[in-house]
Amino acid sequence: MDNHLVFGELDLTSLLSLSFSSSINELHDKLSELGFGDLRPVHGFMFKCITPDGATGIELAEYLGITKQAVSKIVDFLEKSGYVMRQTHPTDKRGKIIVLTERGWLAMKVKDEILTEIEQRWIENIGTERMQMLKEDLTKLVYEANEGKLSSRIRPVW
Amino acid sequence: MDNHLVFGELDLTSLLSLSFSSSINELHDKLSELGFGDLRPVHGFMFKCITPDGATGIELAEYLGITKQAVSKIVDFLEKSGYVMRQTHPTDKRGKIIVLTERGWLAMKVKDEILTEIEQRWIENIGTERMQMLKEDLTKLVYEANEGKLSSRIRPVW
DNA sequence: ATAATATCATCAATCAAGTTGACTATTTTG
DNA sequence: CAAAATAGTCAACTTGATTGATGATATTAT
Repeated sequence: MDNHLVFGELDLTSLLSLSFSSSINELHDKLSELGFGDLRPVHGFMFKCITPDGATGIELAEYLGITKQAVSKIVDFLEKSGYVMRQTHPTDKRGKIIVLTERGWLAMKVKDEILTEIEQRWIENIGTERMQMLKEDLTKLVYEANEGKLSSRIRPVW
Repeated sequence: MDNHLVFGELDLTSLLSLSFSSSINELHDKLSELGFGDLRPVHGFMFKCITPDGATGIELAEYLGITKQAVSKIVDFLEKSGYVMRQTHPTDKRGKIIVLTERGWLAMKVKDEILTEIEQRWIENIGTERMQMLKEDLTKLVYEANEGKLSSRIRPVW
């Protein structure tokens, strides 16, 4: 049987999960090759939220869809690994601002380059216009599902 | 700022994750209302793999992207909750075949109905043709990422 | 035909990654 | 100014997975 037909039978939720994991797995395979083998998918999303000005623990927790303590633990690891730093909050003495280090900025840059390559290959597969429509449609679906609210809680369910 | 613009800035991996979680969250909200509040997302995917003829532990592990023991634990829970049964394998005395019970089939049917409703609403949002293209494009991307192999490992990374 | 090897499902132990509730210092609110 | 709320962290706990071993069975090699 033509395998393409088999995939054609996948329902939308399976397609979304597999597409997501495919791209993230490829990204991390390449990050490993480049010396960033200690990074997990959540780190990449955290870096994205942190740039360019830093982010608080609360902001990261909301964005990622995990608790403040979980964020704190991840930041502990990333700080120890040299990707981020905790800074005091400019206006709130209770608060901390998590910022990227030079190595963190490098990792972020490399990540973006790899994702651009992956997406470019996907564009060659389905065409520029179709990629544009794919993104627009997914954006509409997410927008509708969240009743117009800002996106957060990136962590996929399971 | 127009929130739509904000979403427009989401990268593809974020869009995929959020789309996935949005649909699964809505599904499980409705399943809870209908008395299936003890079901997790992985259960729905497991039911799908099981139908119509049952599945072995190995098949479920591969399909879901978790270990045989993790499957065994989940099957323990679902058996206790009345959704599945273990049967002896027809040709391999070592093996078991996991099948759905009447309640399992009902849950599967209700799940499919809810997902059809969600998808119908999404079709009303973006149009029949665009939904068709969305699925085709995601299928191509997953197919290419898996080098033409059959889909498995549904569990999203994180 | 038999022995060696591999496999299936399950077991117990372990681990990773998260959550919970409490705490202190600080900010906000009444 | 006092009460209430909040930010981040702590320790303990929970959840959901993995690991390696086991016994029964199947497959493979001789």
